[in-house]
Amino acid sequence: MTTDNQTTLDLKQFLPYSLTNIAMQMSEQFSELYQQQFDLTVPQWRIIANLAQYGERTAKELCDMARMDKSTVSRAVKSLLTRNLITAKENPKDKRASLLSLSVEGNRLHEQIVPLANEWQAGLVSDLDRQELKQFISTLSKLSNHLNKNV
Amino acid sequence: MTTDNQTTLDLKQFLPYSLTNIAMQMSEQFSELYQQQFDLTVPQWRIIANLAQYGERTAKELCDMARMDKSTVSRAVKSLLTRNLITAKENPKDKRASLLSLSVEGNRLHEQIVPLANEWQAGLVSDLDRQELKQFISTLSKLSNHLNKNV
DNA sequence: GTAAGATACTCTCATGTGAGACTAAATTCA
DNA sequence: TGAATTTAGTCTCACATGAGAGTATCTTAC
Repeated sequence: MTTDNQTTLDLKQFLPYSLTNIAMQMSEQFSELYQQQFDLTVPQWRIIANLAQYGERTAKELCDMARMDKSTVSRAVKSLLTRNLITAKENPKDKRASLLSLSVEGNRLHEQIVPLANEWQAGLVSDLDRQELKQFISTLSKLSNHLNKNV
Repeated sequence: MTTDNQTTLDLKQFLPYSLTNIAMQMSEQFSELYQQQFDLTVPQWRIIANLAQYGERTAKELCDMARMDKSTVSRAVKSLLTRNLITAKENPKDKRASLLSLSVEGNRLHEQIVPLANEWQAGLVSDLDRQELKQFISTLSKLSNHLNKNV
């Protein structure tokens, strides 16, 4: 555990490396659940999940919340509108930025995915006790705060 | 903390979502360090770091170690060979899979990046005490093991 | 109130990625 | 040994992404 800061780098303990690996693997495995079964891309699912949790938002807000590119969000929103999974209503405060929210159908879809998601995560963390998971998420959030300071 | 498994999903606590966000942000911020200064892409850096830590490997092994696509690795290796940052020698056990390792120049490059990387991570985890970081990495590794079981 | 600048979003274009065909080499099995 | 299968790596193609231009709208400053 004592490392020589000058010449050694242990990738297993280097967070940009190991977090990326694990996050990609998680995302790949979990996304199988909704991609095939519900025909959603990753950005589409992320938008639905955010609208479900936080309610009416603009595209810009979705970009910031889920750290997605504006082009990516624009395309995903377009497709979700076509499929009537979300609705857009004019924003009285800004005509450029319409307010997006889940449609009834979108809500129904979300309600189908949620139990699968919770079940999937329950499996993932089954090796961890409650306290360890809580601690992990708390540390994650500290790291996230730190990263956002430098932005 | 008591969540209704059937209808609610808290994205902040949902790991495929929040880990992906944080990992992407980390990777973006850290990669600025080597992309501009040393003209390396992410896959190129990951290959260099793995060869430095683990020594001589084949392309296939690099794919598995860093969870990269074989095409991505193939292209990155090609470019690193052109720039003489790595060398390839024939593998006596398998003529298809040549053994890749860092060249003197590649090693020199790596030695320049390592202190920057350690410094960067030291900043990142400066809000955490030693024990919390240790615990975090240990949990990460448990999660990683779990994910690999299902593969 | 109007001009200058900023912002939200869409679209186009260049680029990186991953799926899958292909080739060469290794392994398996009869 | 030889035929069939598997594997490592390259290449081609289709696609998703992000950068940047363009448009409409909003904000700021005078």
